[in-house]
Amino acid sequence: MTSAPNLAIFRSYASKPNPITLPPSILLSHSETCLTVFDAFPKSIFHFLVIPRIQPPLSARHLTDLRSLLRCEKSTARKVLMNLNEEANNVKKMIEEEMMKMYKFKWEIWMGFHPISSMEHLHLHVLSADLYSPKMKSKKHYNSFHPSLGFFLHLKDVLSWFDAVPSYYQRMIKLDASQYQSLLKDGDLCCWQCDRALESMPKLKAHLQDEFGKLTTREKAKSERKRKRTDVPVSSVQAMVTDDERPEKVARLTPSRGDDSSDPTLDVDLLS
Amino acid sequence: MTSAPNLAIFRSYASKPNPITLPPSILLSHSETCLTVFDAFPKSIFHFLVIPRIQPPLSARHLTDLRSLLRCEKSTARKVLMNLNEEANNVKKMIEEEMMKMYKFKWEIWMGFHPISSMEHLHLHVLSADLYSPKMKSKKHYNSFHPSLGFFLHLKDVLSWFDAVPSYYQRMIKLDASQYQSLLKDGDLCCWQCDRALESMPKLKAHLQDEFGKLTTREKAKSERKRKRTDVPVSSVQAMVTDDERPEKVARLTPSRGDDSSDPTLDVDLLS
DNA sequence: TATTCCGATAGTGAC
DNA sequence: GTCACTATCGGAATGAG
Repeated sequence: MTSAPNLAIFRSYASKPNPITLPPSILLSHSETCLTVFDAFPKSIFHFLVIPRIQPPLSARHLTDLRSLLRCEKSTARKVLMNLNEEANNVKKMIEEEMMKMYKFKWEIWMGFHPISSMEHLHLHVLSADLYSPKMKSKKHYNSFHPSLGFFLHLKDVLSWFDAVPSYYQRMIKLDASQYQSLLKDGDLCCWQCDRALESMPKLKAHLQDEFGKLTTREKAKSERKRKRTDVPVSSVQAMVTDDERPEKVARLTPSRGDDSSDPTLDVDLLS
Repeated sequence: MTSAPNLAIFRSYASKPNPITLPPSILLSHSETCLTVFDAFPKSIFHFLVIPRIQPPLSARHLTDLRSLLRCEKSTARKVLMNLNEEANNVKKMIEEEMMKMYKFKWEIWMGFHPISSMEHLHLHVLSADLYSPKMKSKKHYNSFHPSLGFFLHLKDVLSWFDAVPSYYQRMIKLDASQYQSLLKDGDLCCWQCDRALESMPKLKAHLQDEFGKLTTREKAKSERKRKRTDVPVSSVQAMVTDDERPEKVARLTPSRGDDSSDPTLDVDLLS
């Protein structure tokens, strides 16, 4: 049984007068102007979508996607992006707190848009920099989040267009679909960290798992050195906490387990 | 573990001074000039390969495939084909006897060549006109045996080239590979009996099973009418024979069971 | 046009 | 560039005296 896709589901969220009516399994947080939902198919360990609420002076059609927003009056568009940025920064802080609770270290977080989307309402991706997830299945998935391929448009870059000369602004907001599409299909599968080309998705996923494993090893060594310097031992009680005993709150920001279970484990035990 | 392909295995059979050294699971019969083996991957209920033995004046390279044979001196080539034809007619009789034992009726038998082959020795396909087999898996398989698509070259047609005007003979024996290749890939999946196009191999296979079921139904009705006319009842003893009790000889010409078992059953019970 | 295995690719259906 | 399912297509390996 597959759940029915609803390409306008974000629009229905964005039009809710009271976002809190959304279940906590969908809604993470909201502000006057935005709401943040869990990505139903997270492509990283942490993956959220920040969505602009439908409010005057903008209607749903202005917020269909990034291109439609960027065709609005410039200061209006910028205001929407700034609101998304503010909410995304709050989400970033929540993720970083959770990273510390779950993994004992933080790593980078990306914020950005897809220039083309099947979902019919603008959404800003906020995701941890790992691309390590059971839901990462296709080349299209991967390349759409690769941080330097060109398809993933970092929010700070989009905002920088507004401060550039008008001709540059005009050129960038075109967002020609065909050029972006070719990025997803024609590009190789290159590790976003070491730039090595992988021959297939299974090999890429194994490599990403390996890279994340190395990250945890590095960070563990780093905190070990710090512990020795400061002579403050890690609490042995906290270190012994198991999955079963861990408070519910701890895993609240990470994907629920259970499906795609044959994929590589996303396990905190990589730390130990 | 996959069995090792040996693209020259037929050549090794063809060079044996005494074919009877081949195990009965491989060799069906032989003559002075030919031998007949079971097709290891039968694409019909009955499927054999008649192979010319390597004998003077021809060497292995003359018998690599149909094209190399047809580049030999014309009367020599014709002689090889006539020898294959004679052996194939004997095989046809054996199949028809087995059809009567197993199915209580006979159906058409095709004899023909593939203009392109991976196996490195000429082989004449002799197979029952059903294309109903668990080993029939791909479009390429199917179209290579479709009796009117053009890839399957009926022996009688090839022999007819020899009696045509020389210009026609010269044109036909070219056997241009690229043209024949496109037949397999570009053609639709059309039922060879009713010419209906099927959308996929699974649907084609279901249709072929249905067609064979209808054939058995027709033939059963026909023999029933005949029984009434002649008033000679079918032996109830023979009608009650089960798979377990059936003498070994009965199933000797049909594929062994056991692999590809999830495919549609090839069962005599279609008759009952 | 040997098979089989693996993986990428293409089309569809979902309400 | 929604997912998930089915099927097709495409390359590479296969063996080993």
